[in-house]
Amino acid sequence: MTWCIGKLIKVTEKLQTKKKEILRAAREVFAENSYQGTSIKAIAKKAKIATGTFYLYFTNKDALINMIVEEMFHELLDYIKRERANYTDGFDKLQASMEACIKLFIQEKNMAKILLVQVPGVNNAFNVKLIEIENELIKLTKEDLDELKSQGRIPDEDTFITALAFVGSFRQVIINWLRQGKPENLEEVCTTLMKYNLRGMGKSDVSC
Amino acid sequence: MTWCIGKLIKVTEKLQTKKKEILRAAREVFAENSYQGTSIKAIAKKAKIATGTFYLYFTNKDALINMIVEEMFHELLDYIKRERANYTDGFDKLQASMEACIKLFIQEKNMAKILLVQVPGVNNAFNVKLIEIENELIKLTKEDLDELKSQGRIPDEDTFITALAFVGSFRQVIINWLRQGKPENLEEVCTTLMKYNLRGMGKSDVSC
DNA sequence: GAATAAAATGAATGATTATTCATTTTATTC
DNA sequence: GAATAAAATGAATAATCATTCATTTTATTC
Repeated sequence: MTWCIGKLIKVTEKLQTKKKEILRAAREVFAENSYQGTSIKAIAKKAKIATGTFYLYFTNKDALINMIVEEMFHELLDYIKRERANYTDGFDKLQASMEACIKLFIQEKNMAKILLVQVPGVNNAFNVKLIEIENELIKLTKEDLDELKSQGRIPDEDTFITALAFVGSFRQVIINWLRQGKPENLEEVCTTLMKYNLRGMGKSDVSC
Repeated sequence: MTWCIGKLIKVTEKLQTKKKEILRAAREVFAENSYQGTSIKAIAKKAKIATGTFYLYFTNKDALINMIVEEMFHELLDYIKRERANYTDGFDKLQASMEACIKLFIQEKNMAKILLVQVPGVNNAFNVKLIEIENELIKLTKEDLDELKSQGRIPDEDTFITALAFVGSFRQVIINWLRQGKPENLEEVCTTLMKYNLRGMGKSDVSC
């Protein structure tokens, strides 16, 4: 066999494509069933491969879920950070973060289901990863709040608690939307929710 | 055997006592492990009975978890309703609800862990029950908000969303406390959190 | 198009664990 | 304190799935 870099790249590309296909299928199955309720057989079926083939691409089930959560971690945070980058004002950054989050969750409902509904009850490595994502989001929020506080635009209160309250209020609305389809139009209520939180953190600007 | 009502009562009491003991043990095990991670063997060990004995008191694992969630459902909501009953003012009722919730969760940390961390990821009947509890709490909150709105004490906004935001902010803080031990003193931050939410809903009273 | 290598297959394995049941232990009755 | 009934036991059963591996299929090379 002649050594051929072009071919090698093609082969690994093909492998990657198949791996991605498995990941895509797994996300779908996992979004509808819990971790334990998701069988490799079901994932393989959805990906149109044999169960054994799965193990050519992933060492085991845990590695798969780990990769799914990790991927989502980056998709979500990268998107949020990209959207935030368009603003410098603290309030604007907060708003951009949440709008990005909601926009992505509407677009990728499976991601929302996995991150907010399915993974949280599994008590192992993924939960640690999940907590990492949430902490990162809370950290971003807290940074904005600290900035606003130092500018004297919000009252002097524990910004960590405020950040938790802010994130928590959105999370609850999103979870309700996922589980019960209410509110029907998630994007629409975003305004009400944002107003609630801006008042909550004590926005004292005379803007608008 | 002579028929003897006193004895009969004693026997059923003993049965109930044992059932309660199993429930108590199960709560402990379940709070530390996920639903799937909780084995009947482990529960039996903690309750100091043989695994087979478990099935004399519960038809199966699902029935047990169901009963645990149901029990907690009533413990929590009864307590909240009792505390609320001491107040007539909408804001006071809201505050009493949340203070009751937090007080109970501090006192019975296992309950909080099971209701907020362990059960949510299990996708079956318990989740339906769990959603019921949450809906009930949100309904109570919404009622208070509607009352306040009709009195012109908060601005005219979607009270359902406001109720979700209110409950969600507390939930997030409690979950963070359970998972990461921060904030250390949950009761203390309750004030900050309550202030946040009162501002959020647009409390326009000039009380204090 | 034969020979070789790479991928894919899915039945078999093995580990786990809920549930059962034949047996033993404990309690009750006379 | 027999005789009987009620409770408790834990090894055996059965079902579920993640994982493996001998075999087959497909692709690649000359």
